[in-house]
Amino acid sequence: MAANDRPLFAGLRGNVATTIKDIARLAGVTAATVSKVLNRKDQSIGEQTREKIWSLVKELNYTPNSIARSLITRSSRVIGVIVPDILNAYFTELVRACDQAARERGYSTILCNSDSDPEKEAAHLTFLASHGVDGIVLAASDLIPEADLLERLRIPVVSMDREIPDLDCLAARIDTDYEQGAFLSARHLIETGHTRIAFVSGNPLASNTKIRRAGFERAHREAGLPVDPDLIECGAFNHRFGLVATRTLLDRTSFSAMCCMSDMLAMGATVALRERGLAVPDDCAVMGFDNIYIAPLLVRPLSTVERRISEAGTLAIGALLDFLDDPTHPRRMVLMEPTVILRETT
Amino acid sequence: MAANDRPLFAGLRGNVATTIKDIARLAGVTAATVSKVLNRKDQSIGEQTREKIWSLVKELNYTPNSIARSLITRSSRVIGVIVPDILNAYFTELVRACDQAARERGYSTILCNSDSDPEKEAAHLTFLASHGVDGIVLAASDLIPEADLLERLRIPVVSMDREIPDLDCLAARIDTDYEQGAFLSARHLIETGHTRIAFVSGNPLASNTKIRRAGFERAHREAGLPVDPDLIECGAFNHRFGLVATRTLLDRTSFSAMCCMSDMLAMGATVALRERGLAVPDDCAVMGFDNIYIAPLLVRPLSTVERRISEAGTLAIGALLDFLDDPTHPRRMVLMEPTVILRETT
DNA sequence: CTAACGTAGGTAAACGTTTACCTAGATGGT
DNA sequence: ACCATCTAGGTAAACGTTTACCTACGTTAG
Repeated sequence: MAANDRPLFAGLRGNVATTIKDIARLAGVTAATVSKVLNRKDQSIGEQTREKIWSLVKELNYTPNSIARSLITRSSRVIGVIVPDILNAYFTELVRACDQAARERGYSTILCNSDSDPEKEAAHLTFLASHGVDGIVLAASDLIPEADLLERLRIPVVSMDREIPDLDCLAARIDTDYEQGAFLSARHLIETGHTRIAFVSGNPLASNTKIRRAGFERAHREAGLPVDPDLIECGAFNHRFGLVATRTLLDRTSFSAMCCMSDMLAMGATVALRERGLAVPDDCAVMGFDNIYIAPLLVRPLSTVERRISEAGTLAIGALLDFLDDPTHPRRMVLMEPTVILRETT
Repeated sequence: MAANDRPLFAGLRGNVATTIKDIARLAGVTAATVSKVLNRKDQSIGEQTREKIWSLVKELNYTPNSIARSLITRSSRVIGVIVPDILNAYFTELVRACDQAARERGYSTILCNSDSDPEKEAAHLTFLASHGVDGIVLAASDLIPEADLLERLRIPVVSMDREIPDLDCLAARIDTDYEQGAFLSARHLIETGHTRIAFVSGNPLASNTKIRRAGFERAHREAGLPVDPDLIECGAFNHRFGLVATRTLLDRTSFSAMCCMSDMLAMGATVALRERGLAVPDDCAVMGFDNIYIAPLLVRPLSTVERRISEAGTLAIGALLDFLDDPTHPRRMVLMEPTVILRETT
């Protein structure tokens, strides 16, 4: 690393930005007139005035100050997106989809990463509120949301894959049928002849995990198979936990397949299996969950449960924006149905 | 998917938020006094007044309206981060690091994804400016930045791994020694006995790629080896291009190693090699670049060039914020030195 | 006893927009 | 000739803060 210096910055921004008043002065009209033209409320503005204003706008590269605008309109055309872990490819994709969908409708997004920490989440919520976002997408976190904070903020919220009380600023819920997803995953493994299947998931106290476990158990029940508690390992949804959970499981018991409740978990699991010299799927089959875009890129493409992540993100933004347009709009409660994708790890 | 409706939202936000005036009225003082207390400019405010104000703040859950504050202070304590592709794990990590570093210093970040599209990038720049961000981190894109736009905006910028003219609002540059990285990668491959090495990189017109190619060629020159143009394939840094480039290369010529200029590219390449029944590294060795966090998680952990992504992000934010604190601060120009990490694909 | 200072807080303008309502002249109908 | 209706645009308040400067009342030093 090398460092060197340079002449200094010749004055900070702010003092120089063109405002609506500059345009008005140069066009020989008042700011109100310019504002009307800019906002297309210009039925009563003369043709040449209008043209003059637009040409000045181009010439001076005028960009309206959104801050001033938000202050008075009480709308920022920004929506906040809170996710527990942006490094988890599932959320990366979700965020990307939300951003794209929002942009298509003239909104921007602000991303917040909560690290599954309720305090950070609350701080983000407050931050977003104080920055006047028009709505919030709150994605799965293992934790009980700060319901009263949300209630107080009175900002429309769409919840994704999380338990949330029935607030009246809840614009929509987009959930995945985790029970069914886990059921399909386990059933596939059972059908291909496995009887001892490990179950690896996130926070054991989160409904998130409990529900998936129920699906896992249903598949066993329907097949007349017992579920050995020694085969269950729950902690967090990241690859690090996938790795340590699998080591623990391998030390404790034996199994011929793993039902991982996220692809990141499955990636970690795969690494642990390799460490012990076990081949996938011959020595141990692995099912993932989410179908993140990396899943098919693994050297041994991962069998997994498809969640149509982008579609979920697009849906979330659509529901939120519809609600903003018209709060009396019937709210959407969507339950997305997962499907299984068979590749080479099972 | 199922949908159902619900009672309607009992009134939108805004009208209800507590303002500084509410606090002032209840405390029996003026808004100015409250503002002083809130901003700790309260040397001249009496002890009980101060306490009264703080207790009202807690009680009413008052949060200052950042929009109004930004309008007058001309500072939002928000910094914008523009990346070409958030789905590329390299940028995901970078963004995460920037966000974390910024938060530690009381700033927040707004993420923008440019899709390597100069128009989108310009739109984001304008958006960020109009939202009053205090600074911008502009990460590598294959494209020539809109220098005049940047110049006009007068917002401090730190450029990461990209060619950028010497604007006076340039707070810092953080670059990677791509030439050296590519050199190390190719030299490693040459030292392990390969003589026909494919080179896969991003946009062939970007300096980004040209520089790496120079390093690749230097390694050959120093070893007295020729570089066959048939072995070069440049397009984009994502896994899709890695896949198609490798197919093209395999159809056109033969080689025993691949020098990929990003890990995403390497992941795509690996998939293509498998398709053709080629084992890594026995039939073809693969080097990546970036050391994204997934690299070691691949079933065959990727040998790659380490870039210390998080460190770069932290550095960028640090430089930006120092510049904001003091624009006369000597600017930092950092060149990060890559190192090679050997795992199992070579 | 008075000038100077300290203490505790108030006043009002400012930031850059938007918008409900007003005005002044032109045109038209009867 | 007079009222009504357009047309084209102006006026001023409002959004929620911050901040430079002022005030009024002690207290203290000389």
